[in-house]
Amino acid sequence: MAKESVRGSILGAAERVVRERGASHVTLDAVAEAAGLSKGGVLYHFQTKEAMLVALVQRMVDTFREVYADAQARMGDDPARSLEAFVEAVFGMDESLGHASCALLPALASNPALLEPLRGFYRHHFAQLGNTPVGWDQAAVVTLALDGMWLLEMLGISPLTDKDERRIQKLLTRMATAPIH
Amino acid sequence: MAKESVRGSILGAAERVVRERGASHVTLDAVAEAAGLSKGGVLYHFQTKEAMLVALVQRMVDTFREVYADAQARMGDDPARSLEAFVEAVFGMDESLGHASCALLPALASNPALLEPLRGFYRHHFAQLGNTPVGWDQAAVVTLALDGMWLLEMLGISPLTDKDERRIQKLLTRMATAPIH
DNA sequence: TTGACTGTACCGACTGGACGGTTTACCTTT
DNA sequence: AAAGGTAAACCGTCCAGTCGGTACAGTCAA
Repeated sequence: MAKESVRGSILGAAERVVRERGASHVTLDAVAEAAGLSKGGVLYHFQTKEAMLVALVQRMVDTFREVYADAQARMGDDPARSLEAFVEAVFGMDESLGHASCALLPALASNPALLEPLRGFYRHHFAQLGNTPVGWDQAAVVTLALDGMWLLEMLGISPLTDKDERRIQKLLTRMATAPIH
Repeated sequence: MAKESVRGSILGAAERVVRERGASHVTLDAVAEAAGLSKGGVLYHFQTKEAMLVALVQRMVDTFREVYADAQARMGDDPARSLEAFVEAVFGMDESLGHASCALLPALASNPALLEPLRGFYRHHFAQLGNTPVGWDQAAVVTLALDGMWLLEMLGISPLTDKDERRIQKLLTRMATAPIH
């Protein structure tokens, strides 16, 4: 197997471990076992556990960026519709991206500095909110609501059903499209 | 010192450790040192580390409930204004409650099941959103935006300035008061 | 009032297990 | 045979929890 794909499969194994056993069980041994490797094999591809976690967070951010870019493309790359695309991207996160999200947890637990790629994403995103047709404040509220939904889901404390989420999506899409008054 | 206040001071010490050194440094020894006790002393008051973390989460939820109840009282305990009170409560969280929030992190890291008190709070809160004058959907968006803000802050990835937050508070208060259309 | 006894609060050495990382040896593939 | 990749034993550290002990305040019978 090519080097890159082994690294990818290790990251996938790490995600599985988080989901199935919790962030605190993400040890080199557990990840290795889930990846069908020994610890030595994992450490061959990532020099340290921390490096693995950084890669995990980075991959999550990259994946979301792609989903977001796709959604924007479907809207003709119209900057005025980028917030709408953002809503669609968050709700359109398929299983795999939802799974990737939990990559945050072990990183957060072991060293919050590892969330830097995510911080970068947010800085950039919030800095652009002024360019939407709905004004910065409203765009910020839409974004924060999406984050709230996503984070509650990730932390496993969200009481929302699928139906709830669909209703929320509708309202957020509306708020992402036209100013309220 | 009365037993209860020793327990309280241990929890306070634990919060300090989270804030100053990070969730992964919340060990019994570290908490004991911060509380001016030995590990044995801490374990005398909390049989296990997990019990301590549960108490920490519980205390945070209780504290927020009080702040929320106060805000409601200031609005004449009018059910129609409970969402408005919720907004005010979240923005009005003083330092001490903000500090308490980070209690989530070590619990999350060691065992997500410890967040149960928080889950209970959310279940209850979302179940009540239908009773607001702005409709369930809009109330949910307001709540989620507050959660997003709070969680991003807690995870240390919020790019919002105080000024940003004030603008957001204004809009959320409006959305908590009257329906948009 | 004094000495035996009890319960509360706490200390600190120690244990056993988990985990990150190292080392070394082995096996393919080229 | 050299290089890439993997396995497995091993090491040192960290940490939750245990346990034997101390200090001290009350209680109570003689």
